[in-house]
Amino acid sequence: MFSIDLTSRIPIYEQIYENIISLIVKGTLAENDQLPSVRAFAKDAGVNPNTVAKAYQELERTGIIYSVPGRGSFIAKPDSSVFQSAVLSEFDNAAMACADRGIDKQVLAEHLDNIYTKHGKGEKL
Amino acid sequence: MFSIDLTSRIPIYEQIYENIISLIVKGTLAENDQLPSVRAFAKDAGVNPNTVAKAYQELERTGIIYSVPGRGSFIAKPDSSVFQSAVLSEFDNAAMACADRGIDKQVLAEHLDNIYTKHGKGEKL
DNA sequence: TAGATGTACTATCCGATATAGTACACCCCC
DNA sequence: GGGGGTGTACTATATCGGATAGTACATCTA
Repeated sequence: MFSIDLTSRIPIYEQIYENIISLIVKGTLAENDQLPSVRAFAKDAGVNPNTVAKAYQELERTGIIYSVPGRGSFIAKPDSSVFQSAVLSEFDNAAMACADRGIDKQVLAEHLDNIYTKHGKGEKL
Repeated sequence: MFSIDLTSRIPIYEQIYENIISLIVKGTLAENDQLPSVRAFAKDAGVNPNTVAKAYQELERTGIIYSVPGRGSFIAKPDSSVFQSAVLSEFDNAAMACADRGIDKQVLAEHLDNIYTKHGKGEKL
């Protein structure tokens, strides 16, 4: 259910963070669904419970999940703006970097077309 | 001439790397122009000469500059594809992340419009 | 020859990441 | 009530990338 790449340069706790959001966006996880416990997730993914706890705490800090001591962690009321603001600003940064490099807007528009065409088919670029 | 942010999470040597490219794209630095010496740059920016050397070595590795021991470092023959490939793949990644978050293509297209409109005026988003 | 250049090397420091282990308070259920 | 599971907190340790410090060397130029 969760895919963690231990060899990636991206911190594990960040991968978990993104993973949960992805599952919410896809609808696999819905409001008030319970997440695996910190210990269960850690054992399953082969990482340290503290690392999972860090991801959960970050998810709670941004209002994506809520945790109840003694009970568990649950999906909060989905707020798409929370999921989208981070990736949108990254998109802006990437686009501005392209503009700085003299890349034409038309080229970026074509990249968008390709990505959104293949995305519907579940393929990767 | 060079702007380095010591507080940024982006490594200094990477900032230097991007900085040089930016000046080439803007036309401030042209083919065969001489770069500041490793020591001069380091003193000017308040960083360690080794850090500048690392940036220069990376720039030489990607063919953007060429260094001659005893003489200095110089701008190589500009090749726009070298400057653009990295930022383009970052753009693709950002766009795919947006697609994963359920952001509509139209929204991204509007962001592109804004960025390219303001870019011509030298403003920031 | 003197000085500046790029380059190489070792040693050290720091912060982020991750692990290990322990402990505590809370909640649910038998 | 008690046991087990839960989130949370804390310290200690290890690793790694980034950065600094210092030194050294071969090369080129003036």
